[in-house]
Amino acid sequence: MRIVKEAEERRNEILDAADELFSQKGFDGTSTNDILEKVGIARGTLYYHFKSKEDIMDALIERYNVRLLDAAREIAAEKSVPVNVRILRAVMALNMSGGSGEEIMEHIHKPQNALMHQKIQRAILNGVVPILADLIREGIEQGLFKTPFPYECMEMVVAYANAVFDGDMVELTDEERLTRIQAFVFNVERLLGAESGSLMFVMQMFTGGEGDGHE
Amino acid sequence: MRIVKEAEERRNEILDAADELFSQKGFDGTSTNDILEKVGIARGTLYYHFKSKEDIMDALIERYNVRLLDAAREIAAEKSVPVNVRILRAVMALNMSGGSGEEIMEHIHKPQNALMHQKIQRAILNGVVPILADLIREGIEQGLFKTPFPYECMEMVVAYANAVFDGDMVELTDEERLTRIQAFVFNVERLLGAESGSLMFVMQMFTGGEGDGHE
DNA sequence: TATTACCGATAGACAGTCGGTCGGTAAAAA
DNA sequence: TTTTTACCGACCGACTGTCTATCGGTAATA
Repeated sequence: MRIVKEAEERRNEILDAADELFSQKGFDGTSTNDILEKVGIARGTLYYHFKSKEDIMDALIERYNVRLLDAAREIAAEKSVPVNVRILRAVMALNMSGGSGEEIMEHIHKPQNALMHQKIQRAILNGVVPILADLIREGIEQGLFKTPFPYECMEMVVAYANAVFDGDMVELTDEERLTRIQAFVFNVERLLGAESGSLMFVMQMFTGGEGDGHE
Repeated sequence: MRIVKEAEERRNEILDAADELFSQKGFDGTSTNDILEKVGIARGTLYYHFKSKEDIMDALIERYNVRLLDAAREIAAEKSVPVNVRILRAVMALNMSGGSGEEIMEHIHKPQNALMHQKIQRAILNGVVPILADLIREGIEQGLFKTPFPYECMEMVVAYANAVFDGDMVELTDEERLTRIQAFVFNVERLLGAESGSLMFVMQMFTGGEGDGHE
């Protein structure tokens, strides 16, 4: 009944289990015993690898954020793609969970996981906004946008997207949602000082297919 | 050792105690025992008046939201005051805690109280935005603003204010904060289609005194 | 090669705390 | 008196985090 593994492997096992459990039942709703059983380890083992239950959550968030920011950076660096498309993709990567093909975000937007949610959002706000702001500056050089506050603009956009495009949207009809998105695009254009309608191509994302699959 | 009071009085005693404790130590950090001791009642009494610990939080939030929204509505109704000033005051009433002279909000913005924070923000977003949107429409009629999406504009503004002007700002220098606010005002002007500089009077609030004391 | 000493990883019993319940009781109202 | 309202505090199960003991591999030593 004694299975020894390398520390990192165990750590990841625990994180994977916790990820799934927190997703299903929330942080508070998941007991450490749940995690123990799922991984098949004893109490001591868990607390050998993590100093507390919250420590597990923090590690989970860290892991998630790294993936998310890496994805965003990668998108931003693809210089062959037009700036506005890159911006769109980078923003999309926040709500849908990046190219990795995981569905972590879904779970996080539940009243239960408020703290996790908050921690992630802070990290996103501080991590993604600079990336986006750089893209905006690129757009400004190209004459696409015109604003003295690229950073603060994106901060606003991301904060809004975080607050509203999470869970709250679910209980809207398709039509209402469409209006919401139209208004969003319109407002972003104004914020960026973009030509009216120049970002409307974004709408395709929501009406038509799910992007183009390339990466 | 047995003190009998009217239900509502006890309820409020409990809420007041919980308010203070949650503020200091957060929701999870506060045990029901803490509350019992502070109020000076027995376990059973607490659960006679509230069905759970979270029920206490919800009641607390409800109480807070009512005050906040009432304050906002009152401000908005003061037709003798120019629209843009009313808007400003209504927004201010969100972060500073309205005219009532209480300091609830201060506490709420702590990593601990994530859930409470979240619940309040949702309520604010759904409650205050319509009030503000009406003010914007009034401003549109007067030719101050020009936007097809008054509601969504304010939604964005409030969401941003909630996300960024909470706690995050604390660790900034005065100068950085000023830039932040300048950018904010600038962006709001753009969103509302207001004349450039027409909302800059807001800056006085942050540089100069704390408003005019009238109500 | 055989022995010793050490260390990372694991186990599980255990203590302490916490949220919530329950049966009973005092006081007020009817 | 009877009924209702408010209150009490012992009690329960569940949970998190701690502590000590131990297993198995590995490197130094004989």
